[in-house]
Amino acid sequence: MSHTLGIRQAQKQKTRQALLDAALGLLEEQSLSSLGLREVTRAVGVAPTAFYRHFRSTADLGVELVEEALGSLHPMIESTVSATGDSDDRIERAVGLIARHVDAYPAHVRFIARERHGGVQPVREAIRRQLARFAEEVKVALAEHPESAGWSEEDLLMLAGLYVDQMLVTASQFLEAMEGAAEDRERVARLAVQRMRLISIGRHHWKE
Amino acid sequence: MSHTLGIRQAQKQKTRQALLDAALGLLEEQSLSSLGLREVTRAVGVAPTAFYRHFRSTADLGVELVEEALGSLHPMIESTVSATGDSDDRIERAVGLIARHVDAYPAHVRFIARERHGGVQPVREAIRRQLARFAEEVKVALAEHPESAGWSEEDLLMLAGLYVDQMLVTASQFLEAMEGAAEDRERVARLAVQRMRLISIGRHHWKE
DNA sequence: TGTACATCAGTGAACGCGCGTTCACTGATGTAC
DNA sequence: TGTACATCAGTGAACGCGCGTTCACTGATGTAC
Repeated sequence: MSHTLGIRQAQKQKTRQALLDAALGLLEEQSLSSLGLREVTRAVGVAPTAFYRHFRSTADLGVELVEEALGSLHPMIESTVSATGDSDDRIERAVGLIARHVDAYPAHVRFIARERHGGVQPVREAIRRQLARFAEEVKVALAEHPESAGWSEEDLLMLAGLYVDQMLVTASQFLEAMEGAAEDRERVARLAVQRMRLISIGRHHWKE
Repeated sequence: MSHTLGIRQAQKQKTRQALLDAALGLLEEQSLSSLGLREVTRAVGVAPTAFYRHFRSTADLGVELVEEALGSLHPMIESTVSATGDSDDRIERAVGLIARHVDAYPAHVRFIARERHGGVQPVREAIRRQLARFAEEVKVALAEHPESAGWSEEDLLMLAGLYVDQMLVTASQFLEAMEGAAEDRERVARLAVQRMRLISIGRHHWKE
């Protein structure tokens, strides 16, 4: 039962998305806690009051941005961890995937890095929830690996969390490299691979 | 040649420190990019214009806070890494030290976690510089360990960076635990120790 | 298909408020003799 | 030690400006008959 949105609904969605996009753009240079509602509507070209037809506040908009930025990543992450091949193959592929994701969605990545510990509690909470889901999913995928024989659930979750945090660190390093900081792209990729390799070696000798 | 500050200089320092302290307090609930100069002076009880006698802007004040928060940590970090005892001893001691530091200076820790990827470029840069110094110092300390035989400078720096990032992750998890989030203190400590152990195991089998 | 009414996304004026910055100032502290 | 002048941390009034929020509104879209 495919359902076409009415003209009114479609236009509303379009404005809503324009507000989200404009906010994301403005957040490249500031934090959510200083983002003004009028800034956002000005960037879109609608009246300030139009904002309230879509969001209660900029914090509310921020929570929606979290869903947009992280909600769609679950399939990608799971497929990476459960991919076939040996450890080194998987690591190379994972780092490549992170690099491509940062290239494709730099503003989303920056937003998550910035607001993970930012000044807006509901947004921090939304990010924490999504990252906990990631860790849980990685844990389940790791449990499938033969190397995980004998691992407790707790240790698997510990390792999964380490991977998720490492993924975020790597993503934000790629971002810094894009901004023309000291580190270049290739160096970041090499470093990330080495870190993951070291963790992977620790994993293989954990149950000795 | 011990030099006592004049009354005027001493009073100026006192006001300056009061401004830094007030700002740090206000930053528990917001980001630096939304911190107002008038908020800070109001909290201290001086006229808004007094602010300019000490700082050019809130960004400038932020950079000073970075020095206050991280500048004094160098001796502590170095002594932890170069401490005697086996790996597990050192790990337990390091995690304990982090826990105590977060207890003693929660606002400083929160500030660094928040502004590391925050919306104020000079502050991000100041934090990046201090963390790079930490990594360099940890590298030098690690090089002294007998386990580091055969390690390249690059690999040592990779490992040092991994430790520094892990230190920050652990500190911010302790902070979340203090805020009464899902995780409790003990669980965070246990998890941090396990992560460090896994990394340490990876380290011992790196050159095989 | 056409008509009459309901809905509701976006408008625009208005409000009170706190912001950052300027400026000339004051009066305690510092210094030269 | 006392006096005359210099310094300068902190003051307080004033400014123009953009903020979030309220309200009654408009007119295109949706719906019932």
